[in-house]
Amino acid sequence: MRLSCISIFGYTYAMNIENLLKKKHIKVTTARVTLLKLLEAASKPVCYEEIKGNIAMDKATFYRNMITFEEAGILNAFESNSKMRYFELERTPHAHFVCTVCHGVECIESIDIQLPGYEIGTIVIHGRCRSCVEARA
Amino acid sequence: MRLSCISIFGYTYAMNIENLLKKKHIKVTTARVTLLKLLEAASKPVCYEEIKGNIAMDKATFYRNMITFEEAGILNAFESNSKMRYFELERTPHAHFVCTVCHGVECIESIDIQLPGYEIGTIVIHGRCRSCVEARA
DNA sequence: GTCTTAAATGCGACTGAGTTGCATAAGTAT
DNA sequence: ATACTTATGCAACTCAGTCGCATTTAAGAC
Ligand SMILES: [Mn+2]
Ligand SMILES: [Mn+2]
Ligand SMILES: [Zn+2]
Ligand SMILES: [Zn+2]
Repeated sequence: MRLSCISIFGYTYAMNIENLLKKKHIKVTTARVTLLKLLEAASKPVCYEEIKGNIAMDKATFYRNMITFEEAGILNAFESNSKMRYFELERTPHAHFVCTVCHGVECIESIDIQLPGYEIGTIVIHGRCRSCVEARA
Repeated sequence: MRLSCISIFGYTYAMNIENLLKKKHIKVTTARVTLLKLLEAASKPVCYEEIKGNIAMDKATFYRNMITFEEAGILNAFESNSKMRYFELERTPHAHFVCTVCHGVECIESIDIQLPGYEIGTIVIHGRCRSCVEARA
């Protein structure tokens, strides 16, 4: 069941999803491999609604595995103002922008927030994205 | 029905809630006056759950008026990761911190985010607040 | 003040993303 | 292969927020 080389969480080369899961002591199942391949292929965070057409599992399985991955530090999650939860593979900390017009989600690497004494987890910025601002200019 | 002087949205002195609503062409009702007094007294954003014990109106009335106020630019709203919506009177733009441990909400004035081309609305930072970080230090 | 009209309210039913209980299926270890 | 443990599918459930509709209330005209 060798699948593809991924580069997440320090397992940078010659490491496949199966080994990643084994290293984390998480049972290797087809649902989990499917989900990790999908998250690997995505360039931005995804929510259940967006991908349910591409996966054959029940939504309970999807969400339970998202929780498992989150607890294992394999992925990060946040929720948009539309009450939907977005997931992406763990990588260097960064903010996310959620457009209130087109509902698109983008990763924002360019900002760096410091809050002495606090421990920052996720940062979500809502507003109008570049293309929606231009469209209405 | 003169109530109290508030200082929001440019109506800085000798302006009461009744006049604010009239200026915005919003009908003056007891529910709306109650809500604005309550929001004025609060030092941080509030959600329905927190204040339902202090107000005599139905939750539908609460939420419908929050939408009315939002559309009139009288207040700002955002939602925390616990899927609850928080409201506060409109004032100079600032971020909000939501603690993942104690679920407390704080206004953060000290950060200034720029994203050229984007139009920023609300910023929500999740993580562990100062006291929760200290408690586990 | 009374009348008229449009908008606000209360109530209960509804929505929908996410969760949970449980019987069954699929991994894993020996 | 067998035994044991964990994951999955399904259906039922949760619960913050929304909606439809009958009734009440505000605001403006007279
Ligand atoms: Mn991202
Ligand atoms: Mn604030
Ligand atoms: Zn957009
Ligand atoms: Zn805290």
